[in-house]
Amino acid sequence: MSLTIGKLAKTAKVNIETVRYYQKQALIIEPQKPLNGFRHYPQSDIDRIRFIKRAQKIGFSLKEIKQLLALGDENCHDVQHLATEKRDQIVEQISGLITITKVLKNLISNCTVDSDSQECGFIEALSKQGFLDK
Amino acid sequence: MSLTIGKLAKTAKVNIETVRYYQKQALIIEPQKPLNGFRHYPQSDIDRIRFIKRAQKIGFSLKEIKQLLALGDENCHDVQHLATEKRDQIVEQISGLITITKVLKNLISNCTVDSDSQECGFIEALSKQGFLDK
DNA sequence: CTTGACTCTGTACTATAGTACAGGGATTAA
DNA sequence: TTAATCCCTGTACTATAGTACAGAGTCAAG
Repeated sequence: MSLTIGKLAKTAKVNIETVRYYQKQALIIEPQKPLNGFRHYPQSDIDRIRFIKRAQKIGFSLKEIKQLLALGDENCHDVQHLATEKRDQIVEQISGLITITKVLKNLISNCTVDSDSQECGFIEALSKQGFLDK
Repeated sequence: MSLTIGKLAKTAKVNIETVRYYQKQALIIEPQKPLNGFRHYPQSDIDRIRFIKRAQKIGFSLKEIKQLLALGDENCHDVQHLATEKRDQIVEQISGLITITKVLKNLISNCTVDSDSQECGFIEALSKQGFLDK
């Protein structure tokens, strides 16, 4: 049994436009159009779209997801490589963000300390070059 | 003393196009064009651009930076509000990313465990709905 | 006075992940 | 049969933060 694009979209809980977009990005294969008719999508495309959505949730871009899909489940080593790379990338992102929260905390403290003065310590501090510049 | 756009850009270490872009976004004020001539930028625009660049580094978008600039250093309370909001936002972002690393770690472990089988545990796990779906 | 370097305006393009239409054609239910 | 609903293609638009370039004008040095 196959689906029209509308049913596929509804079942997979994405917009029709998203399905079309995924087609254009070659994330799902565009079925042949029966002459003067509507395309039929295999049931498996539901899972494929769900896979894409899950992979996005754990940080993969569509480009990366395309790679994962191309590897499939018979290239575990390469998949693992992509996954650990992604994990490392996110770990790095986290440490960058932690640095930022520290800087923000610091700057905010300037703010409260000088709340009796006319100036805003946060703005003042950001206006001078510090360890933020390199 | 004032600067041409090229000197401003060079001193502030951004592209000329970036200066123009900031003008269009009303982050810096476009000076009046002397009839049939080149615009002159005040020295203070150097600091303004540097301020923008620093604020970006601690996570503010240009839209938010515009607000900060509008508040200036005489509205410490509002500035502090924006800053703590941003800090909270980043803290939340971090916790989201930490969740992601945990999920990734988990999925990757599926991978190595089943390395003797034909299938990739990572892909298999991502193909089934789990706590990622809601 | 001419050449090269600079500036001007305006438009289009980059990446990412879609969304929103317009203007048709096909299908389906009453 | 006719209206409602779906599908088709293609283009343009959203947000973010710029970059690139064309074609024209201007300025400064030799």
